[in-house]
Amino acid sequence: MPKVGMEPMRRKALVDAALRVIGDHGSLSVTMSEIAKQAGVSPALAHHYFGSKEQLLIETIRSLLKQLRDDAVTALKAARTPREKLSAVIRVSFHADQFAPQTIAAWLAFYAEAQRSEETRRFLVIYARRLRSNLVANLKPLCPADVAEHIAEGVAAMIDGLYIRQSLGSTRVGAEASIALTEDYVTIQLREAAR
Amino acid sequence: MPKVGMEPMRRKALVDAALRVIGDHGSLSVTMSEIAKQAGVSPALAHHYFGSKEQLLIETIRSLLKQLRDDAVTALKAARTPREKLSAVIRVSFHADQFAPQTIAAWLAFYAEAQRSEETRRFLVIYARRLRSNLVANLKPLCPADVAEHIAEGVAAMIDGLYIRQSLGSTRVGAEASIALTEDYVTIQLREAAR
DNA sequence: TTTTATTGATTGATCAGTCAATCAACATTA
DNA sequence: TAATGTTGATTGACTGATCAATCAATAAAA
Repeated sequence: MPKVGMEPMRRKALVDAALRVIGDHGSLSVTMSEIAKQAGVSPALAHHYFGSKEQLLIETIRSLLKQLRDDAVTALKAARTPREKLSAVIRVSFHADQFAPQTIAAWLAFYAEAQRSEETRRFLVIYARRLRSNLVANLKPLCPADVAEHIAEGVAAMIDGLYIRQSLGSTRVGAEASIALTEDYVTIQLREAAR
Repeated sequence: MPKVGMEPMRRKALVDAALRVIGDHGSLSVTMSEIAKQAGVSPALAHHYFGSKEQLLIETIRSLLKQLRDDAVTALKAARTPREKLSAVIRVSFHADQFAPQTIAAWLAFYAEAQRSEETRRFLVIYARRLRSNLVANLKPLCPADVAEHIAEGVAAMIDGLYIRQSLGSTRVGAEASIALTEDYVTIQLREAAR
């Protein structure tokens, strides 16, 4: 055979290329040709390994999600107290990689795609649940359970909102300001709950 | 068949049809045929009046934005105090029409499109600015100017975030809860600022 | 008759997906 | 060692479908 064991490398290269092309293009309306070209292989090979464009896109979002989860796990492990862990969750969301214009554009494209693709929606729902669960778990030691759920919804909405506003590129709210805004929300809500 | 003076009616019918099709489809990847069919005319007529698909889509988002502005103007006129006006702005954002799954899907599609289309981005930036400006103007009588800007960013982010989360359909946060969450944010932030 | 509205038919471009053919490493065999 | 068969990797060329856009033709109103 030729260079045996190419498959894992090619798959990774194609998924990475897809992410880059989608981010640049700002849309899932990208061609297999573009992706393959970016990965340095023929379009036919992309089909050979992934079967269909949809499958390649699914793998791409899966990889995006995995990256985010890995970052979160690492950050959570480094934090000690619940309050520190909350800050860690927030910081991960606005971490440079995640907050890069290309990455934000890709997320946005996937949100739009979720309107049509059941599988894409499943992945995004998983992300939403995980974020919520991380927040609630670390809020519960600091306030009553129902308040924790309330704050968690607010924080999650604020994070997603800062993301989408960033995608327009019209706001002066950068990563640091976004973190500050979210932290501030948590702090004040917790203070209020402690009364 | 042709009665003279059809143009304004056809244009409106086509724009409305486009909005409906985009909302249903959850994407701007809709065909002129679909839109024309929905409007009860031939695809050729859509081209006759709008010149291109892009132009029709531009008119469509313009109409969506106009609806939102008109609602906001009406609601603001009915409110007396700054605090009431803030509530009015929030309520308009989550008003039934705006919060309908189809409408949310359409907004999301336009946000994605803004990554590529300069003109679409312009429209969305106008919306973002108007929301921010409405908020800041009515916050300033209630707190220092810099705090007003800070709170406005937070509120705007929360509104957009609640929107995008709604688009996934996975959350139990409905319109009422969304309004409550946002109102709560304003109230607590203002209380904090008053200390 | 002239102007406006409207459409069916057509075109040209774009793409996802298919397929038969080629290539290069390895194993086997003589 | 050298020839040969085997198989995964890879591609160019092709197909079928889709769609935006065009245009010539028709119908009605002015």
